[in-house]
Amino acid sequence: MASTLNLRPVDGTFSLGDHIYGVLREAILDMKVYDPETDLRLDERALSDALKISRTPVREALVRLEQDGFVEVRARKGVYVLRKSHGEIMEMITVWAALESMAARLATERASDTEIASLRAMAGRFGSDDAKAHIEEYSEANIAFHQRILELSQCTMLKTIADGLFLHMRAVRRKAMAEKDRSSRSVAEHIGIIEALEARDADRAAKETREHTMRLHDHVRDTWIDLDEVTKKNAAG
Amino acid sequence: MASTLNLRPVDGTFSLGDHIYGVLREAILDMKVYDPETDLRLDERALSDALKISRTPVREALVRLEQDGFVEVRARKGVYVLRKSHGEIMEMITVWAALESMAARLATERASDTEIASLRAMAGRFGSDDAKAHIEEYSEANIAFHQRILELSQCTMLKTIADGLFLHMRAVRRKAMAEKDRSSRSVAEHIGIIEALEARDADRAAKETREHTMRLHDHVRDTWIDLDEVTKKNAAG
DNA sequence: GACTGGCGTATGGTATACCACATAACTGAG
DNA sequence: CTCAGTTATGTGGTATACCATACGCCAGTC
Repeated sequence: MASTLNLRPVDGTFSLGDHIYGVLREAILDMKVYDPETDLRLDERALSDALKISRTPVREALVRLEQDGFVEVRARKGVYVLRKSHGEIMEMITVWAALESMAARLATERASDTEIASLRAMAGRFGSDDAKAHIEEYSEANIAFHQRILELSQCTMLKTIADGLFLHMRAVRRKAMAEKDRSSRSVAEHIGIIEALEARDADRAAKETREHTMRLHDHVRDTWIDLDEVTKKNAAG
Repeated sequence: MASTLNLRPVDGTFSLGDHIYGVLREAILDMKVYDPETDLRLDERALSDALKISRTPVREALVRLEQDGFVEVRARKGVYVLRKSHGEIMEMITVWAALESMAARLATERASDTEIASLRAMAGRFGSDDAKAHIEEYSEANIAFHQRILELSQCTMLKTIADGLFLHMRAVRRKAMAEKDRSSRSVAEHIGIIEALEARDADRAAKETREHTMRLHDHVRDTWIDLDEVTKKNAAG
């Protein structure tokens, strides 16, 4: 027809279920999950009513969220947003370390000099003083740095799994990253990782990356305010 | 009523959806997915009819299977069992190597001498000759060995994710493990891993484990008969 | 004979009604 | 007042009907 009429390829994959999944996940991630006063219960009918749709797509989204580990569906009891226990958070960080360590190793073989150089730009954006001043901003840049390493591995699955973990850690970060002296040390360690990558030293890059993340692991382990009791209390109800 | 009638404590978590999920997953794993003549299409209504249930629990199972990466649901087209591409298989093995390498590292700190000794029993069950004779049996023992290492890490998430990968690799193994000379070398490498664990040498255990799995990676990379073309052809239809 | 357009059919997506069980609220006997 | 038994209500689970789109089929046209 009219050659001037070139339109959208039409997103044929759209569905309410997909949309609600994203909406609900964001909503859950924005919840103050670790606030003892937060009501962790979700109501299928209330949700479908609020969203002006039927229960079916809502339930589809909930099934997916359950598999992602965000909620728990208890038959004829209710749907509950899950808190991560201390142990689960430790394990998530451990897996993250495993994945990113491998990613760094692969990056030494697969990433271009230009790409590695871009990492330096990301890490250097904040001096230690700036980091102290803008914790939240630093936290974002920090995550971006780690995600970039995952990307440079050119292994999609490594990054995909890690991204899932990062989502779960979003709420955790607010608590754990609030320490001031960690950020400056973190920046220094990032530089170390970059130097290993630049040297194309696979073993060293893997080691530095792993130890960097495992230091966060140990830090959280030592400073985490245990909410397991609260979790149990709520789970029992 | 009749005191002779004491039955199941009633699994309160039972649901058709859960059950169908397991049934369908097993059925998919038993399919000859890589046989070009296999019909990869699933029919919601045919399934629900065959299982004598409604579409609802079937759809719930399909949603979960889609998130697991076993099937793809295309709106108003159909549900299709997915073939793993060459690249995806490479990535799965890479992630596996990353996870198990970390698991071996943790095992050097967390596993008891007795537990590590049990590994030696598992690995020694088959001499190299036996291995050649009973490929299938060896393959099972091989997987069990690797799963045991994951367990000894005492990191549930490492094992959970790895188990998911193993499921996807089940069909692949039939093709890749059919090489004879691999099994004897594999047994030798297992011994090497065990010795590193016994020596409580974290770095060495991690390295041996990673390199062992990455050798499978390289082997599959070099010998895999590429079915990507077939996959594309089917995906287009 | 090739092509266009309508129409029927198949499919996944959604809405809705109903079910079984869990739990709270209520009732009435003691 | 206490507590067993009953009823009412809320929840997720399931069944079913209907919808919109994708796609093949076929008649009709040129």
